[in-house]
Formats: sequence, structure tokens, C-alpha cells
Amino acid sequence: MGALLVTLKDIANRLGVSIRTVSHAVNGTGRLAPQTRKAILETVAEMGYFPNAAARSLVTHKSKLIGVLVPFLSASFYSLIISGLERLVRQHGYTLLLLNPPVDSGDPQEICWQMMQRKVDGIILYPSKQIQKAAAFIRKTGIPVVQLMDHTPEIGDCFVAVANFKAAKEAVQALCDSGCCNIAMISHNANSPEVADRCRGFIEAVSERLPGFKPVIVESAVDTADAKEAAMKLLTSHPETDAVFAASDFAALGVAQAALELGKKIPEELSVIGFDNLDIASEQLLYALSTVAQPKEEIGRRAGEMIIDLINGRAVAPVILDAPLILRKTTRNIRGEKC
Amino acid sequence: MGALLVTLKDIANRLGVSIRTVSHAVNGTGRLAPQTRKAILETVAEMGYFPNAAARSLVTHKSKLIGVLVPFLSASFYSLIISGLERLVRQHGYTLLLLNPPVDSGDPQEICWQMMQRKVDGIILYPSKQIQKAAAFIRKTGIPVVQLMDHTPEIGDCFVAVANFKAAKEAVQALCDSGCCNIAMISHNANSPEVADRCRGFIEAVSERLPGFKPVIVESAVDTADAKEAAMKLLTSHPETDAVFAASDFAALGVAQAALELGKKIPEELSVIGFDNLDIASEQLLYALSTVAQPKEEIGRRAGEMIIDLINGRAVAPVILDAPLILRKTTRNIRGEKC
DNA sequence: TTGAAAGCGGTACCAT
DNA sequence: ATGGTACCGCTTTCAA
Repeated sequence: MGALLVTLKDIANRLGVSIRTVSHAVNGTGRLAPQTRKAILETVAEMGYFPNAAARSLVTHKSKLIGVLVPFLSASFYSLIISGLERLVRQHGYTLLLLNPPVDSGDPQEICWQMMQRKVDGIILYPSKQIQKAAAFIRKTGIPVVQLMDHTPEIGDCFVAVANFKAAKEAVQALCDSGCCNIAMISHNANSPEVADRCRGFIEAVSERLPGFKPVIVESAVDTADAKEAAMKLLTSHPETDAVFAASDFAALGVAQAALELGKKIPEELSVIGFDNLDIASEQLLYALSTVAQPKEEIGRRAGEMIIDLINGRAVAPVILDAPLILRKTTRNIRGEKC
Repeated sequence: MGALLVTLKDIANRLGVSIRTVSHAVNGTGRLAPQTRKAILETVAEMGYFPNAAARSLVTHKSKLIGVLVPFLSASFYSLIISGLERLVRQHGYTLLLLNPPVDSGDPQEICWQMMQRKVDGIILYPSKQIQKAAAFIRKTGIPVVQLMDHTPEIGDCFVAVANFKAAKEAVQALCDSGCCNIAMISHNANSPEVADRCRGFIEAVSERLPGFKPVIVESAVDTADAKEAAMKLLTSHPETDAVFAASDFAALGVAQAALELGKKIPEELSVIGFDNLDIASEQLLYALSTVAQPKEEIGRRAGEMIIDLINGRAVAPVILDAPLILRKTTRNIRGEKC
């Protein structure tokens, strides 16, 4: 077995050349005699040398590290984003540093510190309430930041998000088109702009298509059980409801549960559309959920491209992706008769 | 605005003390006059200093980084493991370096290189076929490794896995107990030991409880559509089948789809048990899937504890976790009459 | 208790 | 085309 730690110097000594020469051979930089380079590369392979990122980082002031800060890893939502992201940045020689602190707990500064200490070249994060508190701190470091899904100006204005308003509006329009005229919405208590935009989209679609109709919007947690409870109240107090637009797939499933329990037929008596297109939507045995599909991998990919552009000093514009509506079994696709 | 890069030296100069003194103050090491320490800490806060991990790593030969190498981030399976893992290691001052290379493609050595260059203190990985090729390389570096879910001796013998054999056996026994006597299994073509153990558990349970019965095992990909196809063949060629044990939740769902399409009632005419307990199992509207629950977060947590013990030179023993059976709607819980 | 200084493994500038 | 060398920011002996 060879040395556990082969350095440039070791190679240089072995070949009787200078460290600088070996460095250039390894990096493919500078001008070197082809023969010299070849000899070095052979020795490098033979001795099992690989560069020490820390040493390199220390002198170049670059870490080739990208910090990722997302709230949930659970629901496969951010996981897919990260999957797309990882792939892209790796192609550019970057590696992900993954932070996944428990939601809204712990000192945001402390979390950021971890990334600062590592001297990450860029940061990709979801601007949660908690993180927003560290906005000034993050900004002051001057490290490029790409925000995900949402966008807080205090942190910066590079972000990749989804056209929530448009997507929601289209979903609700589709509901109208299929003949629904008593459409309600299940929203989420978070005062997050994404959800707010979905509400606005809902409201605008309704007011355009169903003039005079006063839609009801109820709130629930992003959780099937809680949404079901909310939906039970909604559907009993407003039995005329013939469609529900939910701000998440979890909520949509809660609605469907409630409807089923109340003996409402889906989609004949009640249409349901969710948001996100998680596995739980597509993999329903019966009642495969109609939903607004967030392009998760693409979001990750675009965020990756953006952060790399930023790191390289290129100008970038925010990216807002369309989220197409996927009609499955919880909506009537045939155009029903108008109310 | 202050300097973008405050160093120990800056602090030392400002206070007229030596670098060493500041270093000790920051790290809480060494003996220092309380007043000196206090003054330094104040200046540190004031100037917004934070240590440079690269510099520190260079001299300590420790990176406080743990490399994570898992195949899928998609199905929320590894995501949950990582979630549990991240939380634990962060409490110990470690950060995760996340690698998620496309399954079975790319040079395994190259992937490992990324971690070696970063001088990760420990590695947590799923020993895929691809990674196994780099076993010797990994081993030679002497970096502690904890394997997930499976275990290749060439890589090492620290791992946290699940008692697949036992869990599968218990699941099938439960099927027998509920009165099923024509039990089939959908397995997966991967020659992975985990899946093989599930098959063994299935076979042993069947041969103990249903002497003389020759069970059929068919294979499919870990994919609803493919499993459905396999199940269609199975259920039509063996219409007497009254229960299917699937090696994954996806496969189980495929089976259920096939059954429904063939007009078989679940669970009255066909019981189905899956494996993993993913969201898609628990969040089924109808037919909430009975399944073997892999304790994902705990797997992550235990792997985290193990790698840290390893890093600290403590002795560790492999961990094999139980995976409890969760009975939901796709099994008859009432004890049916024996065949 | 504190300071000076020697590296850790690289990069890059300045000579040669 | 190549060698010598001054750092990068930090930890850690060794002296004082």
C-alpha cells in the first residue's frame, strides 16, 4: 500500500521536477513539454495522487461548493429539485453541501455560518420565514444566491419559481370549462407568496368565469388529515360545492377523503384538482389526482444553471416556469353542461 | 461595509495580540486570561469573523464533512434517510456532501474522487453494483464507511440495514393468519441481497405454514406499470391466487391495479402487502396499502451515529433494524377461515 | 499567559 | 519550458 497522502511535492521529488510543473501537469494549465507532462501524469496515476480541495480552495478563494438550504426533504418535492440540481452542478465540477435544518427552529445565522465557513461559491435556498431573518447577513457576504419557489428581495433577486397565479387560474378555468360552478378552494395558512398567488389565480378565474359567485376559501395545514377536516366543514356547510381547487396535493387528497366519506361521487358530483404533482397524486389506485405539475427536476436544473452563471459573473434573469395542469381521474374532462 | 474576509490576523492586529491567542479564544482551547478572551470574542463578533474551514482542514487533516452517496433522491426513500442523517451529524458539527450520480452510469472511481479530494471524514453510501467496483479504492483510502440497506464486505463491515428476511417472513405469516393460502410474490430482478432476503422470508413462511404449496414468484421492475403487467400475467395464469406479497410499494400498487382491472376485490379476494411504507402507500385514498415499514429516518440517524463513532475510533457493531408490518386496507385483518 | 514561527498542500508570480 | 518562492488562513509546538 502506498502513502495515504500523496502530495504534489511527493510527485515532484520522485521525478526530480518542481512542484509548479506537477501542478500544471495535473491541472492541464501552463505550457509544459509533452513528455514531461506525460511522465508526470503517469506517476500521478501510479502513486494514486489526487488534489487536496482544501489547499486549493485556500489559495484560489473558491471552494467549488454550492450550499443548498431547503426545509423539507420528506415529501420528495425538494428531493427531486435537488436531484436535478446535483446533476447539473456536478457537470460543472461543483459539489453540493446539503443543509436541511428542522423547519423554523434554530438560529438562521448559525445555519448560514456553516456555509460561510465552507466558503461556498454559491447558495441555493428556499427563503423560509426563518431564513429571511438572516437576509442581511447573507447579502453582506456577497455570495451569489438563487432562491427557490419564492423570492425575497432582501436576499436578492435571482430566483427560479413557478407561475403560480397563471397555473392556478388555468386549473380553475378548466374546472369551469368542465361545467363546475360552485368552486371552492383549500388554501394554506402560510402567508407564503406562492400560495397567495394560487389564491389570486383562483379568485380571478372565478370572478371572470362565474360573475357574481362568491367563492369560499378555507385554510388547512399541508397535511391530508387536517385538510380532510377542513373539507368536511366546507362540504357540509356548502353542500352545493361541485369542485375544489387545493393548494397542494396533500390538501386535495384530504378533500377527496372527505367527499368520499360524505358519499359524494368524484368526479361526477365533485371535481378536485391538487397542486405539485407528487407521487401521491400520480400513484393513486383509484382517483388518480388531477393536479398542477410543478416541474421539479427542471426547477433544480435551472437553479443550477443560474447559480453557475452568477458565480461566473454572467448576467441572469429570474426564471418563472410554467406548471402545466395534468388532468387525471378527479376531474370531468368532458365539457359538462353550463350551470 | 467591513472587509469581506476577516482573518485571525486581522483580529490579532486590531487588538495587538498574537494570532495564536485569537485562535485559542475562538476555539475555546488553551489557557487564556479571561479578560483577553472576552476582548477577543467581542472583536470577533464586531468584525464578523468566522473561521475558514479550508484553512483549518488543511492543517488538522479533518474536514468535518461526511460524504453521502445514494442512488435515488426521487422516491422520498433516501430523502428521509438523509433527513434523519443530516440532523444527527449536524449536531456533531458535521456537514453533508451530497453525491447523487445517475444510477449505474459514470465512473465510480470518479465519483469517489470527489469525496477524496474533499477529504471527507466519513462516507455513507448504498453499495450499488456500480459503487462496488470502486470498493478496493475506497477501502485503500482508509476513510470510515457506513453502508446503507445492504452490505458488501469488500467495502467494509459497518452498516445499518433492515431485517428483510424477518420482516418478509412476518408479513407472509400475517397473510397466512388471515386465511390466505395461495400466496404469490412479486420480486425485483435486481440481484440485490435485500430483495433476495425478502424472497427467502417469503419462501420460508410459506413452506412452514402452507406445506406442500408451491408458491410462484414473478419479477418486475420497481415501477407500478411494469409490476401491473407482471401481476396481470400472474393473476390470470394463477387465478386461485388470494394474496400477493410485493417486494416494494410500487410493485404492490401495480398488483392492486391489476387486481382491480380483473375485477378481484381487495382485500376480500386478494390481499396485498407492499414493502417500504412510502407516501404512496399511506396516502392511498381507497386501498391504503398494508406494507412493511422501513424506519427511514431512524436508518439515517443510526448511520449518522455509526459514522461518528467510527471517525472517533470507537468500536461499532452493524445495526439491523426491525421493519414492522403495518396493516391497512389491502389485507383482511380478521382471522379468516383456514383453507 | 502569550508570542514567534513552522508548516498543511496548493497556486501563481517572477526569474531563469 | 521550468525552478524558486511567497503566500492562502489556521493550528500547534516551542520559547519566553
